[in-house]
Amino acid sequence: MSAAPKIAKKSGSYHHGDLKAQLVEATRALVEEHGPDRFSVAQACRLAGVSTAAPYRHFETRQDMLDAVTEEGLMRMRTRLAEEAAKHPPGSVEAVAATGAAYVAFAQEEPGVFRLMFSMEGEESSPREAEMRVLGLDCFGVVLDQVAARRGKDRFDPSVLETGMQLWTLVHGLSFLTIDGKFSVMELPVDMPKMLMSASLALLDARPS
Amino acid sequence: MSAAPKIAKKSGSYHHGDLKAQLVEATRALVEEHGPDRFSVAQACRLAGVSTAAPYRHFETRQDMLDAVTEEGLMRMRTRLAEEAAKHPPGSVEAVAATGAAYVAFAQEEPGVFRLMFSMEGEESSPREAEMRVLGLDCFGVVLDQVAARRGKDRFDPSVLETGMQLWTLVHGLSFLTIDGKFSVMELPVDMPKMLMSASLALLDARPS
DNA sequence: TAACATATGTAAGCGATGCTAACTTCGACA
DNA sequence: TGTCGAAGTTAGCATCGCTTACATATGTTA
Repeated sequence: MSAAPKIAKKSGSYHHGDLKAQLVEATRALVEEHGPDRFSVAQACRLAGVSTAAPYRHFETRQDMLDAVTEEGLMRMRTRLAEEAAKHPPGSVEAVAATGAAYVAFAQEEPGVFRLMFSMEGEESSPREAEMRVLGLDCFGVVLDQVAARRGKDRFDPSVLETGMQLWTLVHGLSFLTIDGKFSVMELPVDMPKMLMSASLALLDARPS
Repeated sequence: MSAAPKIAKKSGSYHHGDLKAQLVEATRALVEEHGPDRFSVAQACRLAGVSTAAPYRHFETRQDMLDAVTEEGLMRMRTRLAEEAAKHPPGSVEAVAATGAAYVAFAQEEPGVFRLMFSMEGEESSPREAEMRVLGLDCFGVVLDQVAARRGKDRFDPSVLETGMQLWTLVHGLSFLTIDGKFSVMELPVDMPKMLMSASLALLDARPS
């Protein structure tokens, strides 16, 4: 990996074919390689083979570049969760567990992007922020629909919402603890799929409070 | 902000009373104010009223300063969890829920430090790293002992371990989703204590797989 | 009390960063 | 063909993390 995949521009040409897309891809790769906070615009420029001023024709700030990667990641996660859930009967424990497993798998495969997606400290309430909120809600909706199907209730039923949030919370914590290596601390090998399955079952079928 | 709490040194004296401790405190304050990744050594120096080179008599790198804050945070969390658990009968749902609530409360009160504590990307396996691992395990041990007491089993029993990890995972996810503002997305007010309690109960008393 | 060793501070400077301003190149369209 | 705007460039600012060389205060020893 050492060899960062240099993204070539059309050789010799002054103007770049599709610099914006290539910068987003470079940003994604660097976020994955060094983590969101260590990402630098200058490195992305080197990857794309342009000067350090070039990105500012396409993005207002460094944060804008990161936001683009965040958005793309959220969209990928949304489709992935939906695909995984669709492989099993609606409302089944298998469907819920598979969705959760896909969530964790995403975090494991792309920890940098995952971290980026779920740690926006700036609450700017920009239109961009709104877009991302919607994308996040779409992801949550996949789980919510499963719970609703199992209970035979509405998607916005309070008990459905509570259980949905418990499930989301669980896989979210599982994702972070996994990518931060907190589980490797213990010697005993933990069977994560099994743990996820049993927890999903316990939460899904808990007697209502 | 403006008025960041300037930490005065003994006025007029060349030598600083206890610069190391004051730098740690300044680091903690800045991490809390701007987030771990936006912390800068120079700002901490300004807060403590010394030159930008002074910290390097006490810390090797910027990361060392952050590590000091991390360690102090882990110790504070450990005692806090233990205190909270001790207020209820060992192995009771109340004890488990109270411990979890304390975990989330810490995250809410000090999101910067909390984020710092649980996102060490560098796996250096330094002696420092080992210390922090132990501190983290101590925190987990508080929960583990509660589950063990409830089940009347050993702390290292596999089923105890699995449930303990599920509980930890849940509150960890709850903490992150809370400080990242993902819950405020929905209009419906979520009763977090109740949700935490019911989830703890469901996981604690789930029929063994 | 004098002098030295040590701990702890300062000043100056290196390379890299995010970002801006002013200039240059190139392609699209009249 | 001529011109205009989009999309690059170079040059430069302020700040950053960190290092090196030097200055000052303090405690121990004689």
